[in-house]
Amino acid sequence: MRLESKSPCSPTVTLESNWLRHQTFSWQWSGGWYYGTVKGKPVKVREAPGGLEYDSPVGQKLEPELREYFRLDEDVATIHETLAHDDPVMASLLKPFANLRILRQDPWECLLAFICSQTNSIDSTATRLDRLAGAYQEPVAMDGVPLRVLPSAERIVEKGKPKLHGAKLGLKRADTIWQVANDVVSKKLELESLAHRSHTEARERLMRYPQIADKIADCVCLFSLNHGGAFPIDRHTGNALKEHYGRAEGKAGLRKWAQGHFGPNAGYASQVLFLSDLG
DNA sequence: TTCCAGGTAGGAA
DNA sequence: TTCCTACATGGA
Repeated sequence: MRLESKSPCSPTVTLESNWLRHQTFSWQWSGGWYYGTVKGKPVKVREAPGGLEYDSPVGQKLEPELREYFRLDEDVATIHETLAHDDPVMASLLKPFANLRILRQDPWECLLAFICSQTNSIDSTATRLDRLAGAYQEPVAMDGVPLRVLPSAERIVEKGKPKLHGAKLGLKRADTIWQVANDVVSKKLELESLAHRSHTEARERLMRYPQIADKIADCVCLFSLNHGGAFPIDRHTGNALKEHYGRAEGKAGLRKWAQGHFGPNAGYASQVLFLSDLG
């Protein structure tokens, strides 16, 4: 099945640059397709002229979700033009990533993933998420490719805290997830509604939890809450800002500078800078 | 054993 | 705000 896009979209610009994996940790490359789940439903996707090709056991019903997830209605070309305007450094960095786009993930899954990512390599984060999924879910596969389905907040609360600790995410991480899951279930925290608040309000709400600070909050804002002006500062984006723009501030200063310099689509700039530093 | 990875928190200047 | 230190934790 095909999905048309306003501007070129591919799950992977080239196999090597692989940006999809750096926003979600949760897609697997196999036999020319990316395998994963969207809204808990198995799906495989690959690049197609003018958009995406996909297949799923649930069929065409998944189309609206995929359009949203891959932001197929966002005019990425114009965003790139705006970012590249008067900024030759960014213009050059963007070139290899004409098809990169910021995804619109499920906020709960995104939050789980980035809580697990702190001070961890990308590979080891994926392993942790596999353990988390495996602790709660029967194995799910599509075309024989194992898929990771993360537990809902309800399921985590229902199964109790010891179960969560059993997934070996690290005690502090597990405690944070436990706290957030309970607040989601009791509706003390309404993640989806943070997409309709300002970026500042959304990140501040998330940062009320222990072990969730600027970086994780900004990743969730950017990758799942529609806050395209978020610019997460981590070791890679920090390095890249120093290298390409000669910035010498601390993390807070870098964030402020980047948001001011790149504007409402700073998130796109953060991703190409991140990828440039990753090598 | 040692080092490193898309961090966070707390304290001092 | 910046800088420094301690903490955390599995994999190579």
